[in-house]
Amino acid sequence: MGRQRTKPAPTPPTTTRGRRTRDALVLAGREILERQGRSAFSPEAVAQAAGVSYGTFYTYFESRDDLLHHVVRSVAGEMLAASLAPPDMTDDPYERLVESNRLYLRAWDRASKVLRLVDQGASADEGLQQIVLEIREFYVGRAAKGLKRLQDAGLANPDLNPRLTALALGSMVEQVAHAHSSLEEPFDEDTVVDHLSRLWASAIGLRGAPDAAWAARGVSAP
Amino acid sequence: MGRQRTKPAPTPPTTTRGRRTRDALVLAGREILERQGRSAFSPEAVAQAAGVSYGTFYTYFESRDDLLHHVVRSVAGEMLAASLAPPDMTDDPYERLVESNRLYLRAWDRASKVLRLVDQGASADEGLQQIVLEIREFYVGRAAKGLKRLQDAGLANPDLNPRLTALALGSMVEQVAHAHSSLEEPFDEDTVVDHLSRLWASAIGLRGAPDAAWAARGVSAP
Amino acid sequence: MGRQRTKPAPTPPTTTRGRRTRDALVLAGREILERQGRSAFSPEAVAQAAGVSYGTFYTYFESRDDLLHHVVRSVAGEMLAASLAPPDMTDDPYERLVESNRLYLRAWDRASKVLRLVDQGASADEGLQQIVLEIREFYVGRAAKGLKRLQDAGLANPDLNPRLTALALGSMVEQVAHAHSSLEEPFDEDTVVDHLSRLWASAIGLRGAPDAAWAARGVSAP
Amino acid sequence: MGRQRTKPAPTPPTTTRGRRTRDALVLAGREILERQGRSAFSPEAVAQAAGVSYGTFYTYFESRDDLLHHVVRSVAGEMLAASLAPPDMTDDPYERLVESNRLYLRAWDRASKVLRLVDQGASADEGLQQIVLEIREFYVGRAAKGLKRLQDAGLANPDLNPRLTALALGSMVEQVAHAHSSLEEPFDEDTVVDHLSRLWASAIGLRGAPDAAWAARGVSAP
DNA sequence: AATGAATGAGGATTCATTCAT
DNA sequence: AATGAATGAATCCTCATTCAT
Repeated sequence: MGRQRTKPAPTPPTTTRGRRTRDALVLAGREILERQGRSAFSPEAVAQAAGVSYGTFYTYFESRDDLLHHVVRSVAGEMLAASLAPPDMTDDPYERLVESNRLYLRAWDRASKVLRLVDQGASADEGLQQIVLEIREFYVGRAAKGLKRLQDAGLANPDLNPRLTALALGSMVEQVAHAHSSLEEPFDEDTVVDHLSRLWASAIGLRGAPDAAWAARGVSAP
Repeated sequence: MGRQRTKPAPTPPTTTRGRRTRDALVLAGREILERQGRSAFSPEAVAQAAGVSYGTFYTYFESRDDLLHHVVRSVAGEMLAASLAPPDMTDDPYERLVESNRLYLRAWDRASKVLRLVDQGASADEGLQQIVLEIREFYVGRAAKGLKRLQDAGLANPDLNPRLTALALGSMVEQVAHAHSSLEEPFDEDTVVDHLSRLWASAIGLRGAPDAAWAARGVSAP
Repeated sequence: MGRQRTKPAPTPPTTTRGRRTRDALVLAGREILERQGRSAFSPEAVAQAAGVSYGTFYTYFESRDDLLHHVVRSVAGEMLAASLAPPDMTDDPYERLVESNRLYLRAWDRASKVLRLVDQGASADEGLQQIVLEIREFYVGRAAKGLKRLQDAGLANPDLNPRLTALALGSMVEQVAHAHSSLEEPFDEDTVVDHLSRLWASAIGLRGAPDAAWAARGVSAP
Repeated sequence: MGRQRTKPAPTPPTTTRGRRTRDALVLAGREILERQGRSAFSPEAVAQAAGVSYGTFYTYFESRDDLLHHVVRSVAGEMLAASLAPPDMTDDPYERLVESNRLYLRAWDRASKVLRLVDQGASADEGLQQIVLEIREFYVGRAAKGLKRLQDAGLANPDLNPRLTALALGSMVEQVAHAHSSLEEPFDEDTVVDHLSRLWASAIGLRGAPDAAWAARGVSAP
């Protein structure tokens, strides 16, 4: 039997010009998703926003969902890259927390619009859901491990389930980042990071955190 | 402008049968939204799910978006109704918190799918966004007021901004409720409510909360 | 209002092929209007008559009404172009009248079907009504001016209101042209033009017209 | 074989109430046609305008076109009735002409909107076209006969084809009536009737008409 | 006879994708 | 590789007509 005639499956561009066009399309797609939402995310709109002609879209992408994939991967990758701990990090748990929250907040600030679209049944595509789950798992898993370490070292309340606690506090940061980027709440980044970190620290009973003094006051120490 | 061909704006049904059909459509619409997402939310699908014929949809709703409006209002109303504090509530702040979180969790459990769809640019409709904002404001405002009262009574950490704190902790509950209803995380309701309440209480340094002892231990009381 | 989802407003075709397709659609639309009337004027029918596929219609026109606009403008333009007086016209008023009526008759012969459709409330579109009014004004105004000139020169009955007379006699020609093209009456063009001209001339008492002799006979000259 | 089950074919109403409802529907249909045109002429709109419920329409009429038939017949009948010469008419040809034009003008004033709709391919219904043709024939035939009589009596220009002349001059009155009722031209009825009559009389060279003197002046009588 | 809910075929429009140049 | 015209299935909505009460 002869091979089935399949669609020519766009090859990665070989020329510089090709790469540029392709990148422009991914970028344009992302911006449209972020600014105008899913319904505006059409090949035509993306092509126009990227400044290329209509049919060129299909030179680089198999379909609209193909581009969506690339956009999501791009957003996710950027987000993960941004939140890897910078090498020169301090050893103080609270300062690590603050720094981590700041990075998380910033990363979600840009990515939340796109990732939430996927989180919704926005695409029939199962692969995309998977990507989003993996991102969350990356953060929740890391936070859970961190909490476990603190508990083992006697620096955090040992009665908390690490995973559920990590999920809850991570969710708090994610959701606040989303609200923050959705422009509804008028707090500046420093204030938000400060509060989130103090709430997080108090919540897990982190030793040496700023609000520990309040927590202790008035409670009869054993 | 010339005479706009004004669509006759479906009147509320007068007969029992009409009311039943209409309710069936709203319910079917809600279920489709919850289970299959926005893209499956077509007049045809809704009509079929409600067991009525295609055109009947337009006997009761002006358009697809009109039904969406009704569904969202229905969900929002149900949610608000469900989370009004039961009259026989205790005076103990922590117990109130637990009860409140349980109600919130349950309410969001059902509503989150639908409300998130709206939160997305899912609809070009500005009115819907407004509804969602109002719901959030209802909860955040109430939580902020509650926190302020506790602070004034010396029962909670006074260094926290009530509104930002309420937003963050409310976000935590909301997001966990969403993750919970999205079936990804395998914790049972009691465990979740328990953890959320303890985290919340510790975060604001609530006097008399279960984890207060831990927080106090090892900190030199002034 | 929120951002209106602005339809991209079809751009004029850039290629020769595009222009041809577009022209074919306008022509097909006109022929369908003339031959089968308004109810047959559907995008589907027009596309099929033009030999293109269904969706191609919307490559060139925003909507069915948009094409109607173009057809009407095309018909109106052609009509006005056709009835501009040929440069080598005689000076004899009656011969000018004959020539003018012939042109008018021919122009309406083709245009009447389409323009009448518009004259009816056939379209909710106010702009179209305007076009038809302008055409009529062009003819009535010109005829009124011509009559005024004849009256001033003592060549036509000075007791007639130029505008009302022009309206009446122009209406006569228009309506006869319509009846003529609607194939109901079996007179040939020369006969019709001859009669219309003589009636018109006699009606305004044009000096030197064919029937002037009859008019004078038997009336006691002063 | 048994009879085919056919639709119950609405019987003429037997009760007074039934007749009233039916008449109300015909009247409402006519007014909608006159004021809002063909596209607004829906069973629903008519029923509503007549103040009866939706389904009642089909108690009295087989279909929308059935009502259209009745409306047209009603309009046509009223028009014919209105233009039958009143019994006490004078013998003077010009005065008869004036009176006739006045009646015609008034009759068309109301009927033109509806009849023109039919004249357009507005309905696929052949029977309606027929009705309109008959009305026109009634008028043109009568005018042609009248002209023939005048010609035979030596009171009108014998060189004119009676039928074509009658068609032309009748068309003039009809069209002016339409323009008049379409509110575009600001002449009052008396002025219009006066001008139409004088133009008509002059056009056929009617002896003894007001403008005959002008026509004769300056023409050398034989 | 009257009501108003129910029906579904038909029409307009969109838009992801393909194709000829 | 790029262009932009062409395609047509899918979708929303209308409305004449029927039906159950």
